[in-house]
Amino acid sequence: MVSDGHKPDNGRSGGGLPGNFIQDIIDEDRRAGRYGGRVHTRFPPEPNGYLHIGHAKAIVVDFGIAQANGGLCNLRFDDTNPSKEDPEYVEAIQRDIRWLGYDWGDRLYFASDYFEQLYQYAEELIKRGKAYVCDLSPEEIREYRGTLTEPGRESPYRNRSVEENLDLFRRMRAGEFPDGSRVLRAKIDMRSPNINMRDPVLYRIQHTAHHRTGDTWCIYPTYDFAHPLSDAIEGVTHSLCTLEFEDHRPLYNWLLEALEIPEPPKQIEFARLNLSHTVTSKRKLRQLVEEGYVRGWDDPRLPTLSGMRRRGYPPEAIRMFCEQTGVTKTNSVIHISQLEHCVREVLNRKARRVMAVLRPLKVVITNYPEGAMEEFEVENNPEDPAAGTRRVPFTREIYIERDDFLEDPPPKFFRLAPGREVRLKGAYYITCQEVVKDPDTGDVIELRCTYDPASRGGETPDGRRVKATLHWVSAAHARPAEVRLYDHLFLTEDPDEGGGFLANLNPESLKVLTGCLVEAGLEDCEPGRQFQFLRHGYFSVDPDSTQKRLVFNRIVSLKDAWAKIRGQQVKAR
RNA sequence: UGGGGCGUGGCGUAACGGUAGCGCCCGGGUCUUUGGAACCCGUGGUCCAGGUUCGAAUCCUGGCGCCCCAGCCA
Repeated sequence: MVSDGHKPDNGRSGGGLPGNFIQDIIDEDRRAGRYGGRVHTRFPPEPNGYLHIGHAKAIVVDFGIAQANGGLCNLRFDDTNPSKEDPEYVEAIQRDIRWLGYDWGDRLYFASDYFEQLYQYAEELIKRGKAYVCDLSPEEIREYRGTLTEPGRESPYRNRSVEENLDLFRRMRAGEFPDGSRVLRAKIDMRSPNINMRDPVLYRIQHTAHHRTGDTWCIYPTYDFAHPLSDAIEGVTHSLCTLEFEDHRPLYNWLLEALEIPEPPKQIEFARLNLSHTVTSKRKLRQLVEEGYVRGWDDPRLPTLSGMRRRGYPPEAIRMFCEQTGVTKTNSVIHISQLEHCVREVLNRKARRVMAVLRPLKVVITNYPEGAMEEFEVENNPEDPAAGTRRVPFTREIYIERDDFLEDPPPKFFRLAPGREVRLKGAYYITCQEVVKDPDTGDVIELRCTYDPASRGGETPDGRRVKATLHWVSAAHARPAEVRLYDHLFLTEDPDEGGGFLANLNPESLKVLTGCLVEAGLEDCEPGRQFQFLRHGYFSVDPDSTQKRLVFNRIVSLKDAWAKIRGQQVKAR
């Protein structure tokens, strides 16, 4: 039975991650007394691009597992390929991880900090007869490697003496040879069914300045060589990575064994996170940005952390999402609605409610005194009484949402219609008496309504009920604003289905609404601040926003029961 | 056709030989000064075939399906 502390509900505390197979391995390691009971992980991004939701998952797992076990997680930039990396990303990546809510203390490391130690390890490998300098060209190495079904052939340089290998390797370092002319290879097994074990390249010559080490080096270690040894140098115990590195684990272990590293770190692979309706491949993201399909790396439609930050996603929501989708080895695609649910859950508790009319329709309250003004006390967040109340001005001329009025309402449409009475949130009951239309177009341009003074505050002494409560703004007080409505970037769950991802772009992923009217006071809010626009959804102040020109991003809509009913009605026809 | 992984409701994820549970989505309802939130109810699942066992999602065998690997990328 359950004797080892497994809880039936699997509710382990700590990193917020539910129980998972990695935690099981750690539990077993601790039970066996391995690593002195330590748990030490690392997040190893290559500084060659922006972090996205997939990285967020890795961050949550790497830092979360450490946290859950009272351990530490290092931030290590895996900067072993100077031709692809840029210091610009080093800053951006740190900012994104901090924003997500994780802290690496003073453990900011770079694989490039270890270049000298790594080089010494390489010489040691040569001295042990486990590595050799190979003069084959890149094309020849490929030919000699064999294929998935045929074994490879041994390089003619495979059996050079230790002395010759050492001499050649030192001269590689000294810069005596041109790029691509020679490499250092592990001497393993050219017939291995695992292609990674067919004498993999450990060092290549690249006369390229490195963003941190400058021109100190003209040979650079490969990922396969640098990674296990960097882990070992840092005292990492559990090196968590994604499934595609599973085939590299034998090589990871081979290097650690060949160099007789005591208490070698353990590589454990888990499935990367895939999200529906979006792309996370570096190539595709870059194409979207560079070819102008979106407005930049921080476009709120992108799944980059900078994009989600600009959109207004709370970092807690992203963490919650990564935690609740679990840690497994199963390839899966998570529906974006699950992410959106997390965003709503966090914002419902946190976001102040305000009224904003996105598509204004003027309403004149004919029996309300001209020039009069009164203020109503409205709660800032019914989920959180501590959020307090605010005073909202009411006057004779107000604006309501165009969608909240229908001249000829279908069944189950509860909002305003000719002769119908509704409540204005926090204010009065009004009844629509007259519809004013543009004589040329026939468009409704104004409603003339009467109010019931007895309904002050939103209730009447006779207790009669209305079926709808509408949000509104006072014409004299409201502030104009631009509102950017975002929708899924792709129409299909899988952007790659059919004619390729560009063909599936959602042409309506961004709708810019101008002439919106929001409650006064919002002009004083700093970018990033989140609100619930009553009955619409959650919105944040965009960095483009100024006191004079307010700009809001829709983070996510509220669930819309009427939209659902309307959809069913349309479908039934 | 070599090797490495993975198959549980529509989508995720639990179960550690003993009642297939949870979240999302979906459907219905209660409540509501947000058609929000909350709450209640519901539909629906162990890839297939054998085997072991009192008992199998779980162990074994064999299929089938999907993913990854032939960079001097990570």
